Amino acid sequence: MKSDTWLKELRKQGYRLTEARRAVVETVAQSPRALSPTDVYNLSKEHYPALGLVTVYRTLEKLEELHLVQRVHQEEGCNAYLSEAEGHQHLLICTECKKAVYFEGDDLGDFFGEVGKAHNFVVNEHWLQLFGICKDCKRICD
Amino acid sequence: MKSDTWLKELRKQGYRLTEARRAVVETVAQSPRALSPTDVYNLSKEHYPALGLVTVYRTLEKLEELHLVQRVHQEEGCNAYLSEAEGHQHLLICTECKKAVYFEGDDLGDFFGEVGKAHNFVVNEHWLQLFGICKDCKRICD
DNA sequence: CTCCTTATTGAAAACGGTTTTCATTTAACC
DNA sequence: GGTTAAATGAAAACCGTTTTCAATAAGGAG
Ligand SMILES: [Mn+2]
Ligand SMILES: [Mn+2]
Ligand SMILES: [Zn+2]
Ligand SMILES: [Zn+2]
Repeated sequence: MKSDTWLKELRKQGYRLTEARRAVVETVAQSPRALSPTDVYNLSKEHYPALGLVTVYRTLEKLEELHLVQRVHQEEGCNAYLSEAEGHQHLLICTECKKAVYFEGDDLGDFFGEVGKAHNFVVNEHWLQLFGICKDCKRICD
Repeated sequence: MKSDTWLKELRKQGYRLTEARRAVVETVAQSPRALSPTDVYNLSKEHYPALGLVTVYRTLEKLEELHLVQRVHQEEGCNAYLSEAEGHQHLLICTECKKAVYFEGDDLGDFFGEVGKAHNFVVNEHWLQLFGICKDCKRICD
């Protein structure tokens, strides 16, 4: 279970394992789509009603520091968090149901270097994200 | 001058040309980097001190509707506006001085289609941005 | 040029998401 | 079980953005 790994990692960093943290970690770790702090709050509250929104913010902050989640930018907003992929990967997001999947873009580094050279830049980071309609949503639309 | 084109376009859409609008348009049209509403406000105020921040927001909104500016997402924030390129282009941004230049990425469409196919998605939009250090900033660092 | 109409403006208030403060709780260690 | 400091949630503060509204001025008509 991914959430167990995350909890173990938090513990390893010296953080305490509380009910509130377990609830937040559980919610985010198993979500197929990026969640806003409020999303996380509402979903987690079902398993731990005493949860406070502040704790959601604080927990997401720690998970991001540990590179267990990443912030995802979308048209509708730039404050949603998603379980991070291992290694260097990029996102493909369904604009209908918001499901997110990772893919590798190994071949692109050279192209980006060329672009940089052409403009006298040293390129050392890139953001790439694809948007589309997933199979499930496609079926529903038709 | 780019700002004249923008003013003409605004007029064509039936909007009135005011001192406040001229100041905002002037600032954004000639900026080499994306500017936040507050940036635009502070810079424009020098040419038109009576300017209100609200008008900056309202003018940027209109410029975006007319596709004269585009919103730029960066690590430091997602609410900066930049003169939009004609046609489909992508951004290369200097993380030091924030200077932004556009480049074309024609070759990529096929690759993105393949990625989609592999994950049962129909890809119909992509977001690509490169970050690096521009020649000028490179010189200063060394 | 002068008059009218109404789009536009800036100040102030409202708003909403995020952060800070602080007294209370509780996880972890002995 | 007792101790201690990290963690919590409620409430207040904060801050970027939007709404409200009375005053202003752009631009068309005469
Ligand atoms: Mn890559
Ligand atoms: Mn492209
Ligand atoms: Zn979908
Ligand atoms: Zn630079």
